[in-house]
Amino acid sequence: MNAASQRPQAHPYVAVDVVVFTIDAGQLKALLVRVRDGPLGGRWAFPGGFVGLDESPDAAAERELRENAGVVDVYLEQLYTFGGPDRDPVSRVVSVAYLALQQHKARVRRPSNKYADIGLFHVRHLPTLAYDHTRIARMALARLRSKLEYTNIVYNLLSRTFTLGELQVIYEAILGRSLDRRNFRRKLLSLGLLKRVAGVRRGKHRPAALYAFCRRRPMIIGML
Amino acid sequence: MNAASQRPQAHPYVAVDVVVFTIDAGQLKALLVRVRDGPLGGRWAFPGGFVGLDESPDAAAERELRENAGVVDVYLEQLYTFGGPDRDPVSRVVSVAYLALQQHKARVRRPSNKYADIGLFHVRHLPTLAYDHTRIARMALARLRSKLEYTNIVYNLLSRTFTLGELQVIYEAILGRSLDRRNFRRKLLSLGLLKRVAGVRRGKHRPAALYAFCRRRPMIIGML
DNA sequence: CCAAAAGTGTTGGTCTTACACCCATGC
DNA sequence: GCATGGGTGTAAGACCAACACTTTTGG
Repeated sequence: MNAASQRPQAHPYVAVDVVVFTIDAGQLKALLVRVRDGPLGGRWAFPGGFVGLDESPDAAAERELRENAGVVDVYLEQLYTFGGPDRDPVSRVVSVAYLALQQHKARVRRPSNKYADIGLFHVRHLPTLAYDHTRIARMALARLRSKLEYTNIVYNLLSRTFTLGELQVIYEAILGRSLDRRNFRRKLLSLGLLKRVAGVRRGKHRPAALYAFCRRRPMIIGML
Repeated sequence: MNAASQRPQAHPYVAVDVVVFTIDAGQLKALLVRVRDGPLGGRWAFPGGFVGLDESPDAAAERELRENAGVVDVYLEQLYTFGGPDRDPVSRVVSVAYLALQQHKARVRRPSNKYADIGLFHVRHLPTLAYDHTRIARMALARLRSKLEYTNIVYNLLSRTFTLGELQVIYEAILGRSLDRRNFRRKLLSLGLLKRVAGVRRGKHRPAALYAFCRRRPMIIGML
């Protein structure tokens, strides 16, 4: 924008909407809240809210998750801004959508009384969503799939240590297809992003070696 | 956002900023305007302006280019939304940045009196920009480079027919490195996106075959 | 000893990269 | 005829996809 032009009197509201993904029981799920009031009351939607005068959209997304969904400590990334004049039936709202990744065990997820309900839904079987949130959901999933292939963001969905089998389950859940175990293993190890850590995971079968990400911060690397 | 929550009284303005790229003399250039008034008067910046109550950010971007920079018929793509509380010294503005690609010969580019001046600058030698526009410039260039490698958007920078040499010059200008002519040619022809069209381009040397894109609409394809 | 997941290696095909030569034109 | 860019082919190496077998555990 330019300071040179006059400021309009009435102008659109600015809001954020956040798609929180998490892995639950080997499946990719999204966090939805049930809208309490308004013409869309009763519908499910992604959590969100207005951006305050003294906070950035990033901060607003974090605050909304914390205050109204009980979600903290997530990876947050801006997705896209939706601003069609008709997207909200009540007033003119330009909404910045975010993608968030939550480690499943970190869940707290209690709705404030802003929402009537809160829940996790399998990404392939979302209910009908309010506003244009179905579009946001599609875009969020596409972004996550795409970034899975050239970044290390998947570390945000995992605990600090994990087995290669667990990692593969997450990749398969997100991509929606199965991967060859041997090629997957070779590929990920060859990237040098993982390090062996002490100990093994014991289950019903042969114990599996534990790994951790060398660096738990976003990096861009060709992965698949 | 959610209709359930109360609407705040004062809220941020919503604006758009547009980075228009074009190829000029074999170089990638960006369109800048000189801010007329305000604390940043005199500085160069990307054209932009406020989003009206009854238009989408997309429409606002198109309108601003048309009304104040004389730029029409460009490819427009949303880039990122910048919303830090301090990015505008005058008032709180959340700005949706856009990437635009203009075919060079389509230029009209006359500034309205909103701006003091208008000009094309080599992307590697931009002047100091107002607001956070240097960051926007970096992101726009990164996006363009990235999309060059897996989409066909480059058709927006070219006239309908062109030689493979001309196409390569554009790729090299955008990527900032030289490409092997023979490999480039083979790669692009093997994608099946181009078709030979009648005629040749005559210059000082051997005439070159003319090509056109089979489809002039955005497509996602691995290219480089 | 059987089921099931962990772990390792090979092979064939495809894609990428680097590079050398001839062709057609203007001057 | 020579400088310049257009046009074609090839060979070595990297990468990828498909696939078979052994190992270790719990029951």
